[in-house]
Order: sequence, then structure tokens, then C-alpha cells
Amino acid sequence: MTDKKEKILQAALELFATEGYNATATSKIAKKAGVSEGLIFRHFNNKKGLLEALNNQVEDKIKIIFTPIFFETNSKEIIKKYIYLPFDFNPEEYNFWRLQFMLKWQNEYYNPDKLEPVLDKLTQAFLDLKYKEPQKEAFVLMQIIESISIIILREGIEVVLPYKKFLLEKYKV
Amino acid sequence: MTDKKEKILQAALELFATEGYNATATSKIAKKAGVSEGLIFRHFNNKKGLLEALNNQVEDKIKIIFTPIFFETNSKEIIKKYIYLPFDFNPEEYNFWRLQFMLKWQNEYYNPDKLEPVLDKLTQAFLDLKYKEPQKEAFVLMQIIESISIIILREGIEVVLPYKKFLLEKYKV
DNA sequence: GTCTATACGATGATAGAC
DNA sequence: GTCTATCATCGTATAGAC
Repeated sequence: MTDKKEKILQAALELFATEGYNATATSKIAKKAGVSEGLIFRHFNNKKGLLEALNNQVEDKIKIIFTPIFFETNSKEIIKKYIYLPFDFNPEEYNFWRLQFMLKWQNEYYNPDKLEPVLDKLTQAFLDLKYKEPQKEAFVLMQIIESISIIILREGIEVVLPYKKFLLEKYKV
Repeated sequence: MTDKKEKILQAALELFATEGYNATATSKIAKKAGVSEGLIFRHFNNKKGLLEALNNQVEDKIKIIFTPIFFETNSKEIIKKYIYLPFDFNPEEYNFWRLQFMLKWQNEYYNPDKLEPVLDKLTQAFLDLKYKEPQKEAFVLMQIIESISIIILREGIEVVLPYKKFLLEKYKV
């Protein structure tokens, strides 16, 4: 990966994540990256190719972030670690997650199956903890954590910080 | 409100809600509405004016949908009615709600205060029902219901239908 | 109120030089 | 790999006729 190619990806990530994909002109990306506009098309064919390259990076990050949960065997720890997730986002990576949620909002890139292994893992944990409807509990918890993630990305972590303790207590983990 | 003006609003709503605001060209709206492109600007000044007109309609609908909850005095009924909300969306109005959630996603139009009265009402209900942290309970329930709303709008009601019963039982209402 | 015609800047993309 | 120059098209918006 050349230096300029990375600069383009970096600039595109920031602009896509904050202004939106359609609202971001390739000329703007080139300017921000300190690169000629033509170079974008050399490296990524077209604007969509640039988005896809970023999307792949995001998917890699998602895999990484969930790894510790998949290796956990203690049920309470699984739920605990899952609740911790959004509160442990690295601010430097906020734009990655912003892009992730933006893409989710655009039908084309939305893939519900992506999170199914997580749902399974949480379901197993709730089952082990004798919850009556483990699969539904897992699903609802995922919705809560996703909501909180979005709030953090949009408004910062302060607003929702108290919910970390609240959720840990609510689920007794 | 003239016939053509309404046709424009209708076409714009459908396109904005499905394709997105930026991705929708005024020419496309005009074509769908069976109207000249210039007429859009006569009636709404510019593209943004068109969005604002739709946004006002959405806000009116929001007020209407929450009215029965505000008039309810029985705490269990308040929570029950709130949980029912997304499951009672009229499919013909899906695009209204889609637009609402899309606008929420675009910083400019997002107003967190809009739902504060709802939060208050739910908080009172949870307080009355002796929940330890009524305000946080209310907030979390709102996140759950919002998530479910979004899923319904994106994938249809079937996927989340079982959660109606699940939530009613979870909150014992 | 509505339409046609059109201005005109912005945008995605290509060609060719270095 | 990278840049400059250039292009065709699109998108918003306006003017003027009816």
C-alpha cells in the first residue's frame, strides 16, 4: 500500500463518515488527501470502488473487536464483555464505526447475517444463565448495545456513560 | 394545497425515504410526480425547502402518534401502549417514518429534545411501578422500541413480531 | 399555477505526459 | 505511480411564456 493510496482512503473515510457518501465529491477527497483527483480512479476504478475498499477495512475491524468474546467461555463474562464494547471504542476509530452504521442504513451494503455469530454466542450465554427466552434476550441486548453505539458516535460517550453500570447491574454480570 | 403540489410532496417522500435525500435528483421527483421540474422550485424555492415541507408533515404525525400515550394515566397502560407503537405502524405511512429515521441520521435535522416528553412520561410510569432507576429504564426501553421500529421499516414486521409478546411479558404489562 | 427552455457550476471519469 | 488537462453529463435553479 503506497503512501498516497492510504492518504486517499483516510480522507475518504473521514468525509464519507461525516458528510455521507453521496454528498462527498471525489474532488473533495483528492483535495483533502493532497492528491490529484485522477489518482483516485487509478487506484480504485471509481467512487464506489473506494467505498468498497473502506467497507472491507471495516469488516476486518468488526472481526477483531468480537474476537475476545468468541474466545470467552464464561457466560457472565461473555455478556459483560459485550456490554463493554461500545464504551471501549477508540476515539481515533470512531469514523470506522460511523461508516459501518452509515452503510447499514443504505440497503445495498446491509447484511444482517454478519452479526449472527454474535447472536448465537449471546444466546448460548443467556441459555446457560437460565433465561426463559435466551434468543430473544440476546436480540434485545444487541439492539440496546447498537443504539448506545450510535449515540456514542453521534454525541460522544458522556451522555451514555451511566448506562454501562446500569446494564451490567440489570443483567447481573 | 393544489393537486400538483401534493403530487410533488408524495413523489419526493417516496424517493427521499428509499433512495436518500442527496441521491434523489429534482428531475427524478418531477418525473415521478408527472410535473415539470420548474414547478418544484416555484412551490418550494429549492430542494431543501421540499425536504423541510416533508419534515413538518412528519413532525405532525409524530405528535399524533404519541397523543394517546400522553393522555393515559395508568402506568402499565402507558408502557403497554408505547411498546405497541411500532407494531401498529400503518404500512401506507412507512415512508413517513423512514424519512424520520433517515433525517435523524443526518445531523442537521436531528433534535434529541423532540422525544424528551416521551422519556418523561415513561420515566414517571417506571417510577410509579417502583423500578429502581426509572429514568434509565425509560431510556433503554426507548432504544429498544426505536431499534424495532427501524427493523420493521427496513425488513418488514414479520421478523420482529414475536418481540411484541416478549416485551410485554418482560415489562409485565 | 404550470410548462419549456436554458444557464451554469459541480461531478465522475478519461487520456496522455512524466 | 502520479499529475495536468479535459470532457460529458448531471443537477440545481432561473426566466419567461401561457
